[in-house]
Formats: sequence, C-alpha cells, structure tokens
Amino acid sequence: MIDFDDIKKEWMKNPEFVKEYEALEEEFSLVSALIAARSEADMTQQEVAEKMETSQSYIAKLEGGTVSPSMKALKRYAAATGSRLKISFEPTTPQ
Amino acid sequence: MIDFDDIKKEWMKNPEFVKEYEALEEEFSLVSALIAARSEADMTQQEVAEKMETSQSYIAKLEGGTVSPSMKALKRYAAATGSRLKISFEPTTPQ
DNA sequence: AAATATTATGTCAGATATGATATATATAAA
DNA sequence: TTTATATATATCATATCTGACATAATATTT
Repeated sequence: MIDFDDIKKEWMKNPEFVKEYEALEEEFSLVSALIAARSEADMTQQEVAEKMETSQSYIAKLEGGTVSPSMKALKRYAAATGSRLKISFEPTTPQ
Repeated sequence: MIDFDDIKKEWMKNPEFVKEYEALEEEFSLVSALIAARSEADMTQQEVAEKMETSQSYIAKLEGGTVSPSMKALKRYAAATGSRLKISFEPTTPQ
C-alpha cells in the first residue's frame, strides 16, 4: 500500500515544493477559519453578504481563497458572523 | 482634577462614539502588533522593506495605519520580521 | 425525478492597496 | 549645531481588491 507520509517526506527535500506546501497550508488556515466562523454562526453566504453589505459571490471568493482580503474585509466578515478578528505575529525562531 | 475614566464613561453612552472608539482600538491593535514584531526582530523599516521587496515608505504606511493591508502583505511582513502570522475569529457571544 | 437553496465561477467598473520616487520631519550621533 | 539615521508624508502609475450582476455548478428538499 502507498504511504503518503513517505512520499511527502521525499517531496519535502525539494525546496520549491516546501515553499508551495507552506503557502497552501497558510491559505488553508485562513479559508478554514472563515468557513468555521460562518458555520459557527450558522449563516449562509447570502446572509453574511447582506450583513457585510456586499454580494454572495464575494463571500465565495473569500472562502475560496481566490483573493487576499484586506484587514477591513476580514473585520467586517468577523462582525457579520458575530466574531472578533484576532491577529498576531508569533516568533518563528525563539529570540 | 480631571478624571478621564468618568469622561470616557459619559462619552460611551453615545453609540457613535463607541463605534469610533472600537474602530480605533482595533486599528491600534494591528499597528502595535506590526511595530512589536519589527521591534522584536530589531530591524529598521528599510531592512524590512528590502526583505519584503518593497519600499520603506510603504512600511511606514502599514505601521501608520493609513492603509488596510491585505493578508498577502501581512504574511510577507511576518516572514520579513522572522515571525508567523496568526489569524483567528473568536466568538463575541458564547455559542 | 423536479424544485429549491446554496455555493462557485466569470466579467466588469470603481475603489483601494501596492510599488516607486522624492522629500519632509524627527531622532540620534558626532 | 552639524551630520547621519530613521521614520513620515506626498504624488503617481500599476496591481489587486471590492461590489454588482448574471449564471453555472452543487447540494438539499419535496
């Protein structure tokens, strides 16, 4: 049987792949955070859009990761879903 | 002597003021997070700009709060300052 | 199955962020 | 004070996001 962890380990030797992989991970973290917030609020894209005073299609773009939203957009999304946006910069290397 | 807390409490009865106050607080949190990350990395705006492949004036705009930066910009800022961007949506009302 | 609701994709105009340059202001060093 | 360093502001061209609409694709309900 195929062991994906082994394959991944092998691919991770390629710096190009690592870069892409990490970018995907970060993108996924934002997208999943958005969807989780809306799911938590039990709202449809249309409902969030109306509270944000924008269109459903734009919400789909945000959650689809096809745009890099501004802080302003994220704050409005948070407000619409009854949540609060928290951002922070965590050090990668100690000190 | 003047008690600013009392003054604030009085002003907080005005919804318009409350809205503005909270917006200022959020703006400040981003700005201070940016500056803290750069201070932690002990870098100048010029140094961060070079690592981000942009200009020093743009960093000043970010830290001055005159723009609402995109996620892409914040991620590059984080990478340049040796940190990692963390974003989350915290529920304001329990449940 | 059909009908409905929800989400995704495409296009376009207008708003805003980004990148670059120059310059002004502020802070620190000499 | 002078000099150097760091940060802020102004303007402009370009890129990207945002908003709106239509429509396609998917999922859910009846």
